[in-house]
Amino acid sequence: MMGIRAQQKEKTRRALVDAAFNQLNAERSFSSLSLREVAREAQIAPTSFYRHFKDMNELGLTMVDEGGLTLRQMMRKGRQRAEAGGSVIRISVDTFMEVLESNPNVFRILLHERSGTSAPFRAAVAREIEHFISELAHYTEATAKRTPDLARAQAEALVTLVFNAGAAALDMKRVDRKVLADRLVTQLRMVAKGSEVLQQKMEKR
Amino acid sequence: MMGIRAQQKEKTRRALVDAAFNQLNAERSFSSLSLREVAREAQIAPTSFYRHFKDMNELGLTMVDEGGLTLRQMMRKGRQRAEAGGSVIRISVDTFMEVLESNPNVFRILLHERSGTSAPFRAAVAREIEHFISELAHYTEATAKRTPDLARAQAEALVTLVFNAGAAALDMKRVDRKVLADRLVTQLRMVAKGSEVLQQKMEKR
DNA sequence: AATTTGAGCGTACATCTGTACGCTAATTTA
DNA sequence: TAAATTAGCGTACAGATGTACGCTCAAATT
Repeated sequence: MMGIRAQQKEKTRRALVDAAFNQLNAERSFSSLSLREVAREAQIAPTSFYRHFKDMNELGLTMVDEGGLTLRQMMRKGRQRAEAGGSVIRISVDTFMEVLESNPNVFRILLHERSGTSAPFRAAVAREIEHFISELAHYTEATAKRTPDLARAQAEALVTLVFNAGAAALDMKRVDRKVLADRLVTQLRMVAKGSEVLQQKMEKR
Repeated sequence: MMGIRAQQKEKTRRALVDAAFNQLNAERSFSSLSLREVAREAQIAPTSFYRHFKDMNELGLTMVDEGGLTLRQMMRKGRQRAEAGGSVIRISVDTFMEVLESNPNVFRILLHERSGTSAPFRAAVAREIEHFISELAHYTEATAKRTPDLARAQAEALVTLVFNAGAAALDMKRVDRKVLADRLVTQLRMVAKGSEVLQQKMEKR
């Protein structure tokens, strides 16, 4: 059990993380946040920040980790739905868009820092996305009987297209997002079909 | 002809733009540059900056425009090479990688600000990339007889994959870039092949 | 009950930022 | 040649930033 002191500390830490997430939007990236701004929003003195994080970088990495958690929960959700049958691609895209819509700021930090200027950040995000890719590659290799190489290339392409669409969807209205999702489905089908054809060609020799 | 005064002014303006480009690297994005830093690098007083640009934003948009120019030159180069025959996909990827290698900072600002926090920047980059997409879509529609919708989806997917790979390639060693380029070619072929199959399916009905 | 610990605060400071203002000196215009 | 224009500079200032330091006082430990 947690002492009342540790409890309070945890509460403040959460306030900091939440404050940072809340300040993110289309015009504001994590790297543009200052320590003082975050502390202000969390209602603590700037210097108290250091009781919880060594610097802003450490806060950011914590946030990326939380983002990774969200991604993994998303995968689980998608798998569950897919088991009930139907188009795996369609179900995956819909699940992705739903999760994106209810956690926009989690995706903001992931999508932005993926190509950001901090190497540790990029590495952290890459690690989280790598889960996605390798899991998908493994799945394709097993069910669609692909070469490991081809399965990997295919998985990477799919994930690239999905995340790219996600970034675009973040600041769209519902209607436009619908159009985007449909087009994304088409594109994913292209990759899946094309990969199948390439695999068959390889087998012929 | 340009008076000696206008000439000097143009020279200083170039110094500013070049200074800004030179300060970009994997760890430094345009939005993290300060007006004073750029002026310092260009060897002029901070306040003289205003004789050339209203603010840093205006400088940035100028840089994006130059990036667009580079992109269009790249397209021309690619087309010329493709006319000589060979795999269009392979030639395009190779051209892209060459241009990327010799203009890393031009791509840095395009690739970074594409998903940056400034709406005008995003719009400017999107406009430049749109050239690419629509030209490609038009080409595919004509030569491969695709539905406009399908051609558009296909072109978008191709461009997404190429630019994404470009971002990843920016800070890679030559060897890794080679692996990346090969995989990219595979992925583009998947999209092209898959699109063909989807088109045929549509025609059957 | 006495002592130690530590989360949060306030003050303070050096550093950096953008930019307002007025000057100079060279070029351009009249 | 005289007058007007203007690129570039230096000074100056208000605001913001990260963080060092030492205090308080409630909770935890002894």
